[in-house]
Amino acid sequence: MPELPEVETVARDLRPRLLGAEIAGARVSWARTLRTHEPEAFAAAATGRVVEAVGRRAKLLVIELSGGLAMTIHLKMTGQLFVVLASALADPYVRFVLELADGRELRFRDIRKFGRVGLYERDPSTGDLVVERGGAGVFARTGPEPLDEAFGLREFRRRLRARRGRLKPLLLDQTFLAGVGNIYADEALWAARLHPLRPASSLRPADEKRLFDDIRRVLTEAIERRGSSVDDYTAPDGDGSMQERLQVYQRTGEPCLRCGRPVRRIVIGARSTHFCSWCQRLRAAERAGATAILRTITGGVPARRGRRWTELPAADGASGETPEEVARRRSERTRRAAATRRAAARRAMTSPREA
DNA sequence: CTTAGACCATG
DNA sequence: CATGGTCTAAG
Repeated sequence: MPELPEVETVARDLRPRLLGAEIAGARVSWARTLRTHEPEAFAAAATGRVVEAVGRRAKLLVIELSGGLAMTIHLKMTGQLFVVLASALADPYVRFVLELADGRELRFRDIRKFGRVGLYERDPSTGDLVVERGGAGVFARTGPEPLDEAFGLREFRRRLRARRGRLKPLLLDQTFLAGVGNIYADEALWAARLHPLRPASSLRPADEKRLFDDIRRVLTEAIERRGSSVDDYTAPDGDGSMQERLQVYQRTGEPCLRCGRPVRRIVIGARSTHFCSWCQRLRAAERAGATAILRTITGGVPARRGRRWTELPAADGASGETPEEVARRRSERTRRAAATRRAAARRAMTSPREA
């Protein structure tokens, strides 16, 4: 799933391909992909402009165009970007195409149709990307970049102490911190030995420092490894390899790489959360509310409406396999299927040959 | 402010 | 039938 490291990788791969390219047109096959324009208006506004920069802010890809415009692309869950010759094979999942004057195309492929493309004006006075002069900037409510040199521990502490919720939802909140998603939230919390349900306001100074350092360390390594290709994510220059280095994400039932106990999975706010209940402990006072809910669930009561978080039942051992084996086989199968899908997409996209 | 539902298609 | 990032609606 494209988070900060994945979007950063796509931006870096795209940059040499797009810098200096002139836009010749745009086509849209799923109109809602465009979040700011009708298809005709988008094409009219973009055509003739030249790509001046390719960057990233939070999980948004930002392509700067001549004349003070900027195009943004959010990959959401399944978005992929390829630069190919216009003669490349058609693909039913391509929702948006930016035609380049040199005969190439930037193709936005998105199975789930969650991805969005925007076109904004850069407000000359504020530098914000806006739909119209005087309007709110696209990033007006976006939190700080965790890898920004100007973002330090002091600022992180200040923001942390201003919040009430649990750590996991907080890390996913883009107004709190930009770019962290489900994978790296779990990874950072594991690295910092902090329970995902820990109230943000309960952290001691040493906890805060570990969390700050580990968020940055995990994101930095993920960028070096071109992100995690766990599902549909792939980049113009190929898959990432961070999935091989993930310590807890999607490792339910497998041994914790620190203590050997099985990695647990719970659902917090409808997001799966992976952690080690030995390494990442809740203090008794913080656990009180949580265990009360847990007991009702494990008592055989099916998932209740309005639940905030639940412990999922262990994998069924009906086949005689241990739950760990069942889980491992299932995740292995899923992993292979995803890799096959990514390869097929790339093959179709780059035929007859890559641009 | 914090949190639930909608959006989608796939396996 | 679960999944997930963000927007929007609602608590």
